[in-house]
Amino acid sequence: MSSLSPTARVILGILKFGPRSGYDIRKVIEISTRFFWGASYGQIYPELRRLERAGLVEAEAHAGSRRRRVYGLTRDGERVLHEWLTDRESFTFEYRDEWVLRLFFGDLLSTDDVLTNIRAARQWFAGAAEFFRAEIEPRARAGREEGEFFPWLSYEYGLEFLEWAAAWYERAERRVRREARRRGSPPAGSRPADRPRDRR
Amino acid sequence: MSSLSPTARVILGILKFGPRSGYDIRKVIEISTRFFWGASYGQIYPELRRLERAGLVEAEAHAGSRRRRVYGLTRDGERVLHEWLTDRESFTFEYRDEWVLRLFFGDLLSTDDVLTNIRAARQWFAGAAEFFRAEIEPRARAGREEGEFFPWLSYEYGLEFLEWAAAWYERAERRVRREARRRGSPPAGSRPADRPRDRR
DNA sequence: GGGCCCATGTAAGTCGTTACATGATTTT
DNA sequence: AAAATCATGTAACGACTTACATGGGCCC
Repeated sequence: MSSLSPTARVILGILKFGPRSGYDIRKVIEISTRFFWGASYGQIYPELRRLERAGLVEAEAHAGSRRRRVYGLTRDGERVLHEWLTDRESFTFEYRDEWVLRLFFGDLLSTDDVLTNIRAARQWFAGAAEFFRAEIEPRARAGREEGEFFPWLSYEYGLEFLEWAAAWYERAERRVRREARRRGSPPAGSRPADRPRDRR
Repeated sequence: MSSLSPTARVILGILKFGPRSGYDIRKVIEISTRFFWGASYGQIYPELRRLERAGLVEAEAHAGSRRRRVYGLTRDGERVLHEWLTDRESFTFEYRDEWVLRLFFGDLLSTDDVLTNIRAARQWFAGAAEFFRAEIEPRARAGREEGEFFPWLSYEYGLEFLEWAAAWYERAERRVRREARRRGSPPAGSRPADRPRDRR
């Protein structure tokens, strides 16, 4: 029913682990969910106030002089979070990838330009995987040792996806080279790739 | 320089294959790029007018009585398209996946609920792969036989990704079961999963 | 004192989805 | 004649990014 906004879903989940300020939430997102579920401050602060008005979170009193609003889940917040986590209806899946879009238009480019793009894509994914190993893995591993199994598992999903993509582009490079040879050597004739047809 | 909007990138690429109306463009997107680069009509028509004002596309005269504006690339449009296709700066990559977000919060759920989610995810990816084989593959294959190699290649990227994800969730199911046994059987003690700690 | 991080927010602009509106033409 | 599809668009809303603004506290 209540249909949480995208940002609300990750906020409620994080708050279930314990009270947090908007700033804390942002920090947690930046080293964990942002790779598959981002949220920027521009969203976090207004969303926290909306959730407060809706009675799903509440600001707790806090000691200390520094300005700081620490939120915790209410009973309603816990209920709504659990409903969402076990909901079988909603399954946002969005994928937007400029490397694939450029690859899709590969027939409009020279083989060399396509190969340059493919190598750039492979390097980008390999670099992202490297970043994961260096920056995300230690934190996920630490959490795991304290009993949090699933952040670790989703870290592995991310890493293995990046490695899969890098390997895919490596294979693609070989395939494109082979295809270029196939088109380049045969007795000429029928080379539709130079000037794409006008087909409607 | 000109920094094309996301929707402009796919529009210019499609128009390079020949003049199209907004409606034609939408149809092409719906069976090809929408899986990695969507664009809805709400965007296509206004964007075409923006591109026309910018001098990158122009409406051609058309025969026939039906109202219809068919656009083609101008010289400038071709130049800007080629610049984007070989640009090494821009590389939008966005991934938002509610299955992974739910998995990330798996420590907040019972093992049964987590396993149900994992099975749902696997089935969703397997179903999507099935849809790809049935609906997208024939068209991509037909294009390939007419000399368009790269739409076919990006179709394969999509299909193989979906199959990879389905297989990943199959493995994840086994891993979660094993982890649950590991936690369930030992002499009790230290079971942090029931009530997540308050760690700040 | 200066620099950095903590901390909360606002504003502007872009982007995207969805639903609605309209009407012509083709197919059944 | 009715239904489906062709075809173009608008309006409203929701979501997201980025840059800006502000100020406190901590450490060197």
